[in-house]
Amino acid sequence: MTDTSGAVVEALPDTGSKRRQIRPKAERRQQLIDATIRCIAQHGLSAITMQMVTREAGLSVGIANLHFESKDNLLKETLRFVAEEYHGGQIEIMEGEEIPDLGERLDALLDFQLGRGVTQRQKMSVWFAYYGEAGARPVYQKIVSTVDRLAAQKLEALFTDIIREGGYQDVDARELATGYSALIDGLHLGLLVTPRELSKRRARAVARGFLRRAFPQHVH
Amino acid sequence: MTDTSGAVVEALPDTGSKRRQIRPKAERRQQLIDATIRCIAQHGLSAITMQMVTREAGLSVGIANLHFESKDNLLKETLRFVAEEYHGGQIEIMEGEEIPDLGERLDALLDFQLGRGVTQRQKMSVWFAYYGEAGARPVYQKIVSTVDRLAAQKLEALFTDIIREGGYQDVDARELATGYSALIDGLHLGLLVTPRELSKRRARAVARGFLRRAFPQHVH
DNA sequence: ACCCAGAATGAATGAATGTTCATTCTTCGT
DNA sequence: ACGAAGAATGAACATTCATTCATTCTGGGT
Repeated sequence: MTDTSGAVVEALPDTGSKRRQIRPKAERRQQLIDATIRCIAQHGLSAITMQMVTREAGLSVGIANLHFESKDNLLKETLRFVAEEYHGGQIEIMEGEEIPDLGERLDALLDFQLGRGVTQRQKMSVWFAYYGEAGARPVYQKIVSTVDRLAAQKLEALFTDIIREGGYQDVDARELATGYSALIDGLHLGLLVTPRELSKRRARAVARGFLRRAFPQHVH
Repeated sequence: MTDTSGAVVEALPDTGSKRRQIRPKAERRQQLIDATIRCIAQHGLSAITMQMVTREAGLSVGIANLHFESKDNLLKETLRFVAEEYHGGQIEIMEGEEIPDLGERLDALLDFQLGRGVTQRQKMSVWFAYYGEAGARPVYQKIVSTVDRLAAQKLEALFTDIIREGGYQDVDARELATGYSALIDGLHLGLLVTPRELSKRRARAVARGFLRRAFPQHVH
């Protein structure tokens, strides 16, 4: 979606120097959000500093308060961006008309959720840093709930279709959707906190196992 | 295990006043850890302050550095306490000779993990606050990994027994154990961040559903 | 009754951080 | 070529926080 990789240096060489660059507001905002993501991943949400973020972005300290009105707001907007990126990607796949086969669509979803993009330590760190604070900060809770609810609905709909197609008995789409979401969250947590014990490969196997037991005709 | 409930006031009325009380080191340490847990739950790990904690404990600011050498250390010890309390409880149940029936032991485990004690917002908040910082702080990662590994081994052993007893085919104890742990973590997360969408009752149903599909003869 | 080891206190200190704003610099339209 | 709109800067300020330590107080042992 957006460039979140390294690069403290200016994108356009221009003179290659430290000459002051004027760019539109939207671009600077994204630049600062990207820098915030990298800083949170590296130093944690509780150690983050405006100096840190602006230095990482290669900009001056004043600029953060120019484009975001405060540190709190920058952090809030960063969460919103990460949440929407993650859930947006999921939803795109689940709605995906371009993958007619439901089993394949499940596979694509799983690949997205435990694949390269999302599973990058950077993104996971940010994700859980905010989760950790959500208990004490209603603002974060609200942002996450909002996107979460939509994704949950789409997942339930997909599962309902699969259940109908497979004629599975005694399974509740809602319960399965909740379980699958929780499982994925838990696996992300494992990948983040105990990467030694849980490899990405094994995380995928675990998630696929869950789906296989629920929808044996559709998975593997 | 230990009293983590409210009570800013002194436990022993004595004079009921603000008279200075001298207590053994171990007791003060626990008192401070309990206060830290309450503060993290209420204000979040990134907003926590030594003044906050000591006030919550009904003590002076200097005392925290007397019994723990620094704020960092207090936070570290608090995590250690919470981690050991949680995993200790789990392990006790899983080893539990007092519950010979394996299906019942599973039930007891589930009740502990999603029951009153653990699911209290307080404990969950603390738990995930630390998880959130674990990406950036190796110390936290190590504490959690250590207790986690032991619990994972016990769970795998329990599942192995159940698989043997039930003669289940095509199931891998290790994979199931990883999945179940992740599921429980994910459900805790859901209870914390989106309590509106996920009730404790439903979380239990979801977890039981997972176990039922894996071990149909043992659960429900 | 007295004493003192060490537990507890909290004002003081210095370092760190978020935010402001007067000033400088770019760019673009004319 | 020029001027104005507004983007960018960073030194300065006020605040907040962790940590220290000189001092006070307590309670058990003698």
